[in-house]
Amino acid sequence: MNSRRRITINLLAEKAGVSKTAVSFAFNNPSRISKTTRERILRIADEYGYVPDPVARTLATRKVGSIGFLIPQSIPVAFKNPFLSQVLQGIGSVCQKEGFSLTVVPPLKGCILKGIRSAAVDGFVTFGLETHLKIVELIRQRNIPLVVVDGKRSRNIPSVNTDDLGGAEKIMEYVLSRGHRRIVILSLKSASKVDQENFSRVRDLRLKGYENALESFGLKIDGRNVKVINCECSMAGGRKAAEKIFPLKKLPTAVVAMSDIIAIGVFAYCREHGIEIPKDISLAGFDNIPEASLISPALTTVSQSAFEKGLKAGEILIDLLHGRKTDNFVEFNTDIIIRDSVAVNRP
Amino acid sequence: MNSRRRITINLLAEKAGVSKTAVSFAFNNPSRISKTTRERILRIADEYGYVPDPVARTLATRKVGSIGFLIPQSIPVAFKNPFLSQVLQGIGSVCQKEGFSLTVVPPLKGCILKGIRSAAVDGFVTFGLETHLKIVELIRQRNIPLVVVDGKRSRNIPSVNTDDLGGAEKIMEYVLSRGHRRIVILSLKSASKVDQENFSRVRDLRLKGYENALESFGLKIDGRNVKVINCECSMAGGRKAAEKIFPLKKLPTAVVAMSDIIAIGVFAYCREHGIEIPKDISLAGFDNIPEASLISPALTTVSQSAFEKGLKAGEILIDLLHGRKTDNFVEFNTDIIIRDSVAVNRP
DNA sequence: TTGTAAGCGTTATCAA
DNA sequence: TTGATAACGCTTACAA
Repeated sequence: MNSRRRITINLLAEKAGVSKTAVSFAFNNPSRISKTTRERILRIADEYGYVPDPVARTLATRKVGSIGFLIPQSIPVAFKNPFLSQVLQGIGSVCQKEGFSLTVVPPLKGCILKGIRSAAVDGFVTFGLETHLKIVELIRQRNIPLVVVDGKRSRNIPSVNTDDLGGAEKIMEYVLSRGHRRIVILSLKSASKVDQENFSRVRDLRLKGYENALESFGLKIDGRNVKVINCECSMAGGRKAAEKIFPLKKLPTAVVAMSDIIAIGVFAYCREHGIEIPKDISLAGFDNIPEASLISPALTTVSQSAFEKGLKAGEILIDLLHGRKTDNFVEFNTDIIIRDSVAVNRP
Repeated sequence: MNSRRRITINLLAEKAGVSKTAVSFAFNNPSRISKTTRERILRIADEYGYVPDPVARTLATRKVGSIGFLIPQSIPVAFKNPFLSQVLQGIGSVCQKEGFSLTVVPPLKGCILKGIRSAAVDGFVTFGLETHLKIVELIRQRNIPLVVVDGKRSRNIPSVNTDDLGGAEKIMEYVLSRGHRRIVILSLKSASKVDQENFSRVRDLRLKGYENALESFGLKIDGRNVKVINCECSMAGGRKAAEKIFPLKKLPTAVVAMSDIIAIGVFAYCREHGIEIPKDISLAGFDNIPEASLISPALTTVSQSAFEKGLKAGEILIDLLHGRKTDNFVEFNTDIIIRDSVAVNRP
């Protein structure tokens, strides 16, 4: 790289024959300096290629200008799910408004705490992370604010969630109301040991929602008529689940996935193997990612406001940063989105 | 917020009855301190909740631990295109390997230069940005490395690109070989004034590729049989283009989009309006995003290695950071992916 | 309007 | 093995 020494404020002050203060004012506080000296300083700064160091500035001002987005898996794994991208877009719209950048912080060398320790950010939004004590404690120690998306609710930490239980109930009720009684539930498996705790709130609530609906139809998860398969939350995960499902002697009539991207994995498998949805098997998802409405048949699913969740989380974080009062708990409602992937089942 | 004062190394050193140096060693350089004092220091650190400040550490070490991903539009706009997410995944896999986080840097308050100036990163990967002098110069002044993805080739700046010209040639040749002679090209429009320069390399090359193919069939962009419509690079952009296309008295027989996400916007419009692809109109894209194979009919398009581009760019940046010799120019080949969205046109 | 000097919280050098 | 002390590069009272 360019090995010549970087120009610092000291050097520039010297070259311009002024003090560091003057240089600093020229850049950040024009009103406190005369127009002529300011212009001269800027001209010389330009000439020498001086640009204030953001890290040094951050240390002095205690403001970074970046929101930390803490994710439970590596970036390539986590971003396999378009749902994440939608949440990120929501946070991103806050960034745009506030003039912030967005630092995606994955587990560093497999360790979430390392990521937290070393990220230069003004605050964290965690996503799909069970905020066990260690994480919360460490962020608290860093003395920066924290907002939890899709994590466990806790008294002192603002959280933004979805009514996962209600959403799961609705979709399972719908599937059952269409006459399905042999069902495979595609649940969420953690992708690695790193995030063994992840998804557990979301997974548990959705499972509970499914169970509630099943119960109201006199059914339960018995491993025979209604069984659960754990999947990695990606298309590949859905494909693998399909590979387990279709060799089954007694096929289910419906597959209910906890995530659209998993359902779409199943969809892809079916298309490749000439299995027709919903004629041969019905399929339902969760999340309502944009892709859900793109496939044919369009996927019946549960909408949860991914973008809005990110947006709200970002707004709360900004409030916290400004020391403003803000929401401590937000829960978004779900809607069942009935499309074409669930057929009526005639026994 | 937690208003109690943050614990600093000074305070901790005092509490532990040692020097700052000892504390620093306890955290970063265990071998240079006795085991007993180290343990004592760590215990006291734990007790007081001390955690080293990453910003201060960065200032002293000159290492941030984050790759800057410079994008031409706001986060919510840029991430509307799944293609971007794929590039990000590629960079992300380098982050995972190196233990870095990834800072997405959009134009701050509409100004890319502001984003560059204030981002705390070790280096930048720019995406889809025409690196006009100002940008390059500023990054050079910050004295951190830069890798350009999908930007103009330049002698001193490593760049990672796709053979856009060749790809465009291939797909247009294919469309023409299927008998299409009335064609609408969906080109890339900049989303805002901010990025008026963006896409221009990609756009110009792809257009040139299309033109080459047209020329070999004795055709040219004449605004009548072959015309160009500029679109925002999103589904909405594709939809808007469709709204302009279908009222046309003489419909084209094929639509060739410079981006899959635009093509998918057209696809969505067609589905909503009962227009059948490829029976009523043929459709081709560019990028081969995952969604392209999900829709029905599956989209005929050009694959460009989005993930690999991000990966390569990240690797080059790391090389640069380590002062290693590295590639200065990488160009990925394209493949035409023939699926089902382009029909034979019988005149 | 401009300058002096004290932070900001680390790491790194060099001596003890 | 440990400790002073000087960077790191900037902002910001306070003084002039």
